[in-house]
Amino acid sequence: MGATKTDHFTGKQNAIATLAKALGHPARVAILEYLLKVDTCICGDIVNELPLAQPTVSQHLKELKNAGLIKGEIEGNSVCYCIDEKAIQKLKAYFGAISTKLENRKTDCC
Amino acid sequence: MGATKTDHFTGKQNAIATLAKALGHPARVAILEYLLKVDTCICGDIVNELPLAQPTVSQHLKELKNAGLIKGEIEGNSVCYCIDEKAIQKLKAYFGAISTKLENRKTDCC
DNA sequence: TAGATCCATCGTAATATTGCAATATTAAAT
DNA sequence: ATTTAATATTGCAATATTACGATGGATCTA
Repeated sequence: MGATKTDHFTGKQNAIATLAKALGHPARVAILEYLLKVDTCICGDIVNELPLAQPTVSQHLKELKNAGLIKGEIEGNSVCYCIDEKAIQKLKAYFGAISTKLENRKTDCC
Repeated sequence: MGATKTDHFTGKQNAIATLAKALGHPARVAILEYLLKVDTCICGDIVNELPLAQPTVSQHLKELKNAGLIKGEIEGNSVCYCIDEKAIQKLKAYFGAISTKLENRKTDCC
């Protein structure tokens, strides 16, 4: 096997899993943080920031894009990538809600 | 290859990636939500809640535990698993901080 | 003590991910 | 039109993940 049984879970569960999976690699976390740092999105030098070869970085960017975490527009010779705020909002809201529920938890057995 | 180059990234980046990776599978998201729902932590019937065989669920639980997202104690015949609030706090704080920075962003090119 | 129940582990097969070299593509610059 | 620069794609090897059947150990119940 090795194939995830996505069809047995709810759409929301799959959505969160997709976002989380995209950030389940330190290189992609680093890319996100770099995009956050540069603020302006003219960023063709992500490769220089990472200890990875250009094709590898390109692949990670693709996965972040597929997951909806970043948006990218072709801008002449280079490419403009930036964080998609909606995805971050989803994650923030999700963990915020869980946290709230945990605080209201009556029992804390472990 | 296939092995992640964790040693080239910061500890914090790896920590977030580890947590995110653990939630990068809908079954594990579902487990988290179930643990949240039952509130009390005597929860030996996660298997019945999921469309997966018992060994598979056990494996997912192990990964959640390794990542620090859940805690578990053997309690007689069944096992008591519950969410580790600290991990959720980390995720909440992380995405909250990113969100704040995004809101203060001057440029929004994409 | 003898089942019954619950959970973890082992072994294994199928598939996915990670990483890079080589190559292709694209658009600006000369 | 050619070169140059930046990013994408392809192909491949190494490794990781996902899933489950079979098995085993621990504990509860009768």
